[in-house]
Amino acid sequence: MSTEDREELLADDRAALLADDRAELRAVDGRVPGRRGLATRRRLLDTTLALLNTSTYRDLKVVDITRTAGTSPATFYQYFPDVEAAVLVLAAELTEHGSGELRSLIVAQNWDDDPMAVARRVADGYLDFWQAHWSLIRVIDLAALEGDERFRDLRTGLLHGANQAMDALVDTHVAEGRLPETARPAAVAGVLTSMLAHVAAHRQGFENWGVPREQLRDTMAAIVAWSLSAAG
Amino acid sequence: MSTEDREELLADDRAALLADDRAELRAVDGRVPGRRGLATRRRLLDTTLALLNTSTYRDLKVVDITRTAGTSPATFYQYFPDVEAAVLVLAAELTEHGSGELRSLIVAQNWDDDPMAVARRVADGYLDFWQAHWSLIRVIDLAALEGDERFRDLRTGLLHGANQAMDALVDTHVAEGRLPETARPAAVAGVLTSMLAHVAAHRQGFENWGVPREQLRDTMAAIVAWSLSAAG
Amino acid sequence: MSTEDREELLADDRAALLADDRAELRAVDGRVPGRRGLATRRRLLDTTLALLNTSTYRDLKVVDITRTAGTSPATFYQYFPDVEAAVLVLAAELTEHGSGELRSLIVAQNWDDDPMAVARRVADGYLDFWQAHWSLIRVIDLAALEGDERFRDLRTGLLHGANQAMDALVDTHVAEGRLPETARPAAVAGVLTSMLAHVAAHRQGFENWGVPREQLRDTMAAIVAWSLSAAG
Amino acid sequence: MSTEDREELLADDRAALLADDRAELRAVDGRVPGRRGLATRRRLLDTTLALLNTSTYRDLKVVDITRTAGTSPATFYQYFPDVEAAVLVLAAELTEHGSGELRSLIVAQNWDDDPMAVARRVADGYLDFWQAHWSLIRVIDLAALEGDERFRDLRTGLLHGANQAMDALVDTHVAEGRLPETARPAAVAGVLTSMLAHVAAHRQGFENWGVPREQLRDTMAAIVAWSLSAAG
DNA sequence: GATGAATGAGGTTTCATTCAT
DNA sequence: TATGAATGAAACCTCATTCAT
Repeated sequence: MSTEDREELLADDRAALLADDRAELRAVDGRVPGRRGLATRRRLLDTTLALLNTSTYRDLKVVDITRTAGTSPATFYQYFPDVEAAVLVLAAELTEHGSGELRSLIVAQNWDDDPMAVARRVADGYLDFWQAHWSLIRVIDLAALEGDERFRDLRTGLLHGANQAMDALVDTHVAEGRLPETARPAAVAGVLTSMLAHVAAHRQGFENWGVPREQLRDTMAAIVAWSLSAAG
Repeated sequence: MSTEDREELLADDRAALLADDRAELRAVDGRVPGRRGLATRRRLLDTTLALLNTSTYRDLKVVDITRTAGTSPATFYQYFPDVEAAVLVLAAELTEHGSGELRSLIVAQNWDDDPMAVARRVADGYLDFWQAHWSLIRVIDLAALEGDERFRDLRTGLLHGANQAMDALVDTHVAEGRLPETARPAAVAGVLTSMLAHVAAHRQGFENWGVPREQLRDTMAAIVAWSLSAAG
Repeated sequence: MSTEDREELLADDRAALLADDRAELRAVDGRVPGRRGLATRRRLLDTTLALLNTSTYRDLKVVDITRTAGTSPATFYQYFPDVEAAVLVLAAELTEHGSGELRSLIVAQNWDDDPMAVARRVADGYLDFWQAHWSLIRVIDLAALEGDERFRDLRTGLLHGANQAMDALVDTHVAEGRLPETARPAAVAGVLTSMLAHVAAHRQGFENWGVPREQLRDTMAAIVAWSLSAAG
Repeated sequence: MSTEDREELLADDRAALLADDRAELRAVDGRVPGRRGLATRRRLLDTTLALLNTSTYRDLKVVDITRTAGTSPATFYQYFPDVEAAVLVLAAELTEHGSGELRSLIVAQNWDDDPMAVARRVADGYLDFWQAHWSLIRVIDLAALEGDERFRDLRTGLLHGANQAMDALVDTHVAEGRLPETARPAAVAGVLTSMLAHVAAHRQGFENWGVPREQLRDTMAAIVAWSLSAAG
């Protein structure tokens, strides 16, 4: 399977998800919601996201959401079949804008001049993004870990842009002889992306453990930079 | 906080966990179980572990465990306050033996001769360990992700030995000038350990994505090796 | 602690209880119930009271109440956290109207003319009240005996009006020289009220024992009357 | 029904209870327990009584008793069919010795000299007895209130001696013209005994309410004394 | 569009009680 | 005699979900 193929596949998946999403915009009785309905829907989504900061995904009940949102369970079911569906929408929204954001951390950067500095900006970007969206990312990771395909796809989708950019970057570096021929761009990109994502997700843990954010960023950056110029 | 302090802290924590464990060995009526009771307890634990392969943690019910184990819910509650407690015991057991296993992948290796070969063995060890204990590790990751301190501690405990060994290794390499003075051993060790654990946890994903296990192992190894000799 | 103080304290307590009551009027999901909901709630209360005539408090299960009321346990829990809560509401209702009823047996009577006749009406009133509300009073006594503060307070509240009236009455009698100076109004009132309540509660026992209601009433009355004019 | 008849009936009942008791002395398998068995039985009874001080009757479980007694539920069932049976034995023991104790407070006293002083000793005796045996008396009252015939009988038995003595006393007083002919000795005795028992049971409540024990005793005594010489 | 109410369904939990040793 | 173990049976309680208004 070529990189392009995979990419198209992903794009298709996301389109399907969005189509689903649009379908779910219709209320339960088939009517397309008007301005007021959409506002309610939005309020429910926002409340859901807010509650994810407070409680666990497991403990997130329809009643809680609606009580907090100042509405009733029956209303919730007009817009979502269940809690998971609402979270799925939120996750899709995150993927939609986040994917590009993470990708742009890598492309449109000049990696030739001061690779370490660029890598540092990448690491910073990851740390920022994870910190900003942690409550939602946590749920995505969780559901993916539990085996839910849809969340796993969204997770992949979120990282895909950056991963692909990294892939291209590594490819170039191999071509330019900065990395040994044996290096597999897809694998290297995948592992580096994994590392960035995972470490960003555990930033708090590292800090508790005595590794401050700055040190963490520098280390992430160093490993990325070293991995791009191992033949040096 | 010095490395030694942290280490001691961890040891204390684990001792506390084990003490708790022994306390929970008493049945509900306060009696210390005999041979037959212990056998039943073991059977329940084994069944629990087996079911974690089939179903999700969320969906793991006491009824299911006891039905599968050929006993009744009441019996389960004689040995564990709830499902979580049983899983916690399993997780503690894994940590207990796994911690040393992972640590030994790194210490007692000669890193001077052929670092890449050693790193490959390390990566292989991680991949093996995660594959062998995936169903349980998944639950530990999950519960830790949900914020459960006890599972988080167990997770930390599992990786701690290896992490500490890696820390020492990096330290030596810095001292020997193979890594720049700016490299922070604790941070580098932490990030590398994170990477190894996370990638091992996602092996299946990588394979689905077109990166076979062998390639994955080599890439993990390469990044570790590069990170230990970046000044080369 | 002065009599007025105690009285105010009691009033406060009762106000608190009523406030709680109103708070508990909200259904489980935080919503204030409407006409239909209130009707259901009322039906559940009535059924609860009815069942207290048949079975014991200990044996009163949510399932029984709801089955009799023609609804489901889930519905019960929408209005009350448990059986006790429902009984508490019933008890509070009884206290609310019963307190005044018992009090009025003593005040607004002319005790000067024919004390024995008045005392007989008082005794009759106690016997009637206990007979009419026996199933509920029994539960209050029971729960109070078991140490439940809330029921103890309700029991006190039920008797307080009458007790206070009796206190004033004894006070007057002492002032008028019909009782020795050494008589303590609060104590005499308390003991007489206790006697009336306890004997009324055991009316059936006395009858089984060969003391018919009329004789019982006359004796209660006689002891009250004697106690109000002991210096004769 | 004459007083003597009632008395005999009671005596019979108690004999029956004791016979039951003796029957229950046999263990479940029919064997008559030996010294060791009796010790165990006694230990279970004592533990039961001790726990009644701590927890409620409702909350008294077989497991608690046996755990506290350092034995197992199975052992308990060798001596008693259920918790109630054990409590019943304790209650019967109390009745057995208590009945005479309370009776002797009234008979063998010279009521002619200083009636008030004698009445004071009686009141004191009641207060003492209730204070000393409150945890058990509370349970008896409770079970009787719930309608359990056996406990009701034991309660009656406990008071019967004193009640009968009081009956005789009132009878004498009527005969001697100190009380009006209309006074019914049985009723007066019953009501006074009730009053003494109930007030003694609520001593703590009175103290909380501002009536100290001494005042309470004097008031109980005064009402008894007044009631014995109302024609004065 | 919104929502009061009601409830089916199912897992949790607790004990009293019994056996086999 | 004593007691480890096991368990049937019965409530409890919670939610997701659905109507009728």
